[in-house]
Amino acid sequence: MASNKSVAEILYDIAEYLNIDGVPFKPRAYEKVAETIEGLEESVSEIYQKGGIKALEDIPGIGISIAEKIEEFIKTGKIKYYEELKKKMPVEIDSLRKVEGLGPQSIKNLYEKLGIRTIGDLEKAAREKKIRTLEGFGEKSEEKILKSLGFLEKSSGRFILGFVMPEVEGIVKRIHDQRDVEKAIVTGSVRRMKETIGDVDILAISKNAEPIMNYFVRMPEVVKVTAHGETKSAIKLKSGLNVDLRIVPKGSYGAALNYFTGSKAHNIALREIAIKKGMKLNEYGLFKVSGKKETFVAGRTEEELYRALGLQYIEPEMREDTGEIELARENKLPKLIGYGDLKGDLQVQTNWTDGSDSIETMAREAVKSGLEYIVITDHTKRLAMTGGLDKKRIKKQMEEIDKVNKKLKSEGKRMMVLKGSECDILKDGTLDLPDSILSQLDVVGVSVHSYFSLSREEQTERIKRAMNNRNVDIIFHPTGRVIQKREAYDVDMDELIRHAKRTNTILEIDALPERADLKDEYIRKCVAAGVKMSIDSDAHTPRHFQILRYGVAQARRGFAEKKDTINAWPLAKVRKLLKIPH
DNA sequence: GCCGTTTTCGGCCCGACTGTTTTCAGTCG
Repeated sequence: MASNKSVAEILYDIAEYLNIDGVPFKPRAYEKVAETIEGLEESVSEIYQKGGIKALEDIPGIGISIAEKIEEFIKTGKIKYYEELKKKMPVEIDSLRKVEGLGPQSIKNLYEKLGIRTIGDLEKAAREKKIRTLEGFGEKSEEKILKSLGFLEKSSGRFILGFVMPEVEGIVKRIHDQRDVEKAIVTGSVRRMKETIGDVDILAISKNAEPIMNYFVRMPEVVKVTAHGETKSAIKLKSGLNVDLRIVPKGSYGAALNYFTGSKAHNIALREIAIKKGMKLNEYGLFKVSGKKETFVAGRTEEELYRALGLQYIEPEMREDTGEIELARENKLPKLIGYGDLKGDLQVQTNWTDGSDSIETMAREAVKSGLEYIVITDHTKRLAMTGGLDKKRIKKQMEEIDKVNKKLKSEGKRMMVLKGSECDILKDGTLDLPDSILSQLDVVGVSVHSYFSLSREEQTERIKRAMNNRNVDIIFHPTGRVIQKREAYDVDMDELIRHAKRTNTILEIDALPERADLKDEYIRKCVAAGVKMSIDSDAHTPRHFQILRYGVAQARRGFAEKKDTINAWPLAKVRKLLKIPH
């Protein structure tokens, strides 16, 4: 079956060939579809199997022509149109286009003049100093190519947001602390809190840009400066991160913030709205255009900008052009759950299994993070490597929890520790602890830690069977994916969401940055279906409470409100839903 | 090639930086 990635790749390649050919507009059409498919959680192959070519055409950006090409690719693994383009320009487009600084025109030029078809050809020509002989190229462009090739080998592509956030925040703070900097803020995909980010965009307000730019490109961790100007500079860091810094005057702050935050698709949609209103939108503001005259309309703040466009203010996490603009126009945007809204954490491990600290320590640290209740959910015996709890030990743990609660209460601490489990779902959908034990727990979370490669039907049935157990409250990390490490297991999420509704089961949003499971797309489906979710840290150490914000971000990208996420509720209300014994 | 709160035809986002140029094309986001 053709993966979304492979479909996206070939569409990108077609776009690039068309670019080289100098064909107008078509490349953007292919590119847009490639982007859409890349971000799609559902498999295009499946969409096609289920609904045929019509279903493909329902995907925004796909018309009859691209739909037919995707059909051809799914059926035969090939696209004739692509083969023809490749014949005309036989270069390894997919690898060459990844070389930074090398665009379609240069690729064409290099092929026609020097016969360069592969990365290998490119490196050889650069080393033999042949590239500098071409018109439009010089010594510097040759060096740039060699340097880019060097980074290409090492480059790991995208970064997991939670892993690079500390470095990013450190840099923003240092820029902020420079003289004459009125404000510095991270924008781009980091501000949109995407699961993974490709680069970092920082925006600063200052009247005196030059010294700040000089500081920026000379920071000790910089390994390469790709641009160094008055309003824009770009660097690469030791860690591999690419960082852009833009400096604008105060009056354009809102417009610039909006522009650099993106997403690109969201921005384009906004600019189209502006055009329809006889205006122009760029990073300096929204302008009324009449003849050659342009008058400033809005742009000091983002709120002002959206208002002037006739829209509600749209939170950064929603800016993907996946329906938020239409909702904003109709005044129907959800009121997203806020970063300070969580009152509890329903998945916490301790040193009873693979966590690092005691129940008491975790409880005390949770208080510091502003939480009022946590659920202790250590692993169960099947996960032997973690020292998973059996019947006997979990009973002991319950006694310990009672003791901790008593102690905290005597100190007047506002913290309730609840008894729970992260109980393994066994291969057949039965659970790793007997019902006689599960029924004594306040909160039962269950999860898949084995047999990841069952067939879709078996995996779905397995999890559904676990949901059928009346003691089961939550499915932890429902799809099991670990970003950049492990694919999600094959499971029918739509059916699981339906079954969660039927059985009143909660689905978890695991806040661990490398899990971020559920994905935003499924969160939206849960919201639509009325399935409740919980945002959990999956904490294995006290500092993990700090990562809850990535779970909140995930929920926000899924358009979730407080009402959708149960641990934003006070404990009394959660008790009702979970049927916790009082 | 796609799409429709000006359109089923005629549009399609916008500006900064670089390198190689003497005024701009190419690339990027």
